[in-house]
Amino acid sequence: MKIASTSHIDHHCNVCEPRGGCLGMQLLDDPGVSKHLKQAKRISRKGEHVFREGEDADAFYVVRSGSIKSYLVTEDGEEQVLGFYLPGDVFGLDSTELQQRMSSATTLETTSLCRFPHVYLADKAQGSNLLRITAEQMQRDHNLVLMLARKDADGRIASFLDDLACRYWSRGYSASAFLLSMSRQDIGCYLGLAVETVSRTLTRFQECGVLQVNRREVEILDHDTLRKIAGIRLDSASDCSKASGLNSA
Amino acid sequence: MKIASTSHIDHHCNVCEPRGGCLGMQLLDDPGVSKHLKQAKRISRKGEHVFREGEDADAFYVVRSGSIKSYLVTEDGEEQVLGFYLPGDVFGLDSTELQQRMSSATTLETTSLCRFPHVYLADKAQGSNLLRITAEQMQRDHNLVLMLARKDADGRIASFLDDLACRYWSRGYSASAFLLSMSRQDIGCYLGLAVETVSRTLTRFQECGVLQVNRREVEILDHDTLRKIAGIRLDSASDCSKASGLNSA
DNA sequence: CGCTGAATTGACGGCTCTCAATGTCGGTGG
DNA sequence: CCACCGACATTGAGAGCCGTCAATTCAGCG
Repeated sequence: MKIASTSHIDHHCNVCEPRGGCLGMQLLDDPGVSKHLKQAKRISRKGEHVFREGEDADAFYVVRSGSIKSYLVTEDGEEQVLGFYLPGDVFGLDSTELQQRMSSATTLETTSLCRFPHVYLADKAQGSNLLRITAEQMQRDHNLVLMLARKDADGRIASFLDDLACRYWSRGYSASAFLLSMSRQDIGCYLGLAVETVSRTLTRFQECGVLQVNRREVEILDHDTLRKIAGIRLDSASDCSKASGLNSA
Repeated sequence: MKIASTSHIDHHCNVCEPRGGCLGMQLLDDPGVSKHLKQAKRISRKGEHVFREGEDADAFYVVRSGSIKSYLVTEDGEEQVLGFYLPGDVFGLDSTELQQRMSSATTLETTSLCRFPHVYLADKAQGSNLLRITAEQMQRDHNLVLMLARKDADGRIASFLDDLACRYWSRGYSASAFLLSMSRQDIGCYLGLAVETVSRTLTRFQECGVLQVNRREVEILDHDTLRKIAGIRLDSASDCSKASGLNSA
């Protein structure tokens, strides 16, 4: 049994075998296109970027050898890793054609990649806007991951409420007052928090005048502060932090 | 401005307008198929399941009114919410055709849905196995969410190592010994833990004889225990918990 | 009116973060 | 060859957030 180091390069690529054969052959049976694909193989040294957040998403990739780190940069400049990709793994699909990258990808070592430009897939794989919808879903998943990994209870609750408000707003409803259709239990389960923490946090937000809560009824009184809490705050607190909260008692 | 309650029913459905018009019309321009689609509109009362994990995934859905909760059931029987869906949202795409549902979906209130059977999309939206790949990616995202929301540091590290081992194994490498291509910083960033916590946890695992660590080199000595730690454990501990750990000092 | 389930509130303990110092490895220059 | 340096990793001490347990309140309902 060989020891995994992910760093050697196969000239006879077989990383796609577990998937049922070379992905390039599956997606691109046009010989001319396959030629393009072969030219699209590239090798990067450690620490180089495959793509960065915000760039145009014109392709996705398969790792031939080496390894890849996918990550986001949070508002405070810290990075949030979304996943690691080993030989045979597909990455870059979270942003489909005509979109901008919603994450960055960089090499962890010398890495060989197979590049699949979206434009060459147009005939066989154009899933109307289905792929766009799945990308939206992944966007959400990434946001959730980011919340769970980087935000404290205050940040998660604030983000959750702000997200709900935005989604209602985009549908023509009020962004300030709405009814929660889910229980505290569900919210806690979603945000990785105990029910009691959800309840306590909502109460504290109310005491600070950020919002008004009564059972399932929510009214957001101070969107700006709510959004400030939702952002990752380190020392920028003193807005509505736990230390205070008794100034209205 | 109307107050959002997500509970009223639009007979003239317009929830897809933000997306550029009725999704059914976009995907199914065959009148006969559109007829099928209309028949597929359904109303569910609060607490009813749209689908359950493990069922055949033969369709996805759009929320017309009401709201949906998507969730997983963890090994210890608790549920982990993955997301909430409001009118206009698409859900059920995380499992593509010919697959089994990898999550469950239930209504939070009386809810009206539009159902899109995969079989009717075959002509226009059959993205070869692209959708399957995106579903795999979502599967991973869900696993990450589940880790971040439900597992402590031990469980996350153990899950992380077990996942790496399995992925190397499936590629023909040793599942017991491998080199980490990512730094402690990256691991912590991925698992939502501080670097120090990652380091301390690895050291403790080594002290318990579960694995051998030296910088980037990892050798798993006791896969069973590692997997036991990776599973959510409440009182089933005493394997390698923090209380002990000094028995080899 | 009493029951049931959801929600709130309080006390306590533990896990993990932060801050800080030390140790280790690889590279660089004298 | 060796000293130095920077990046990465380990280890320790203290504090704080949040989960757990438990009691109470409240809304809905027969």
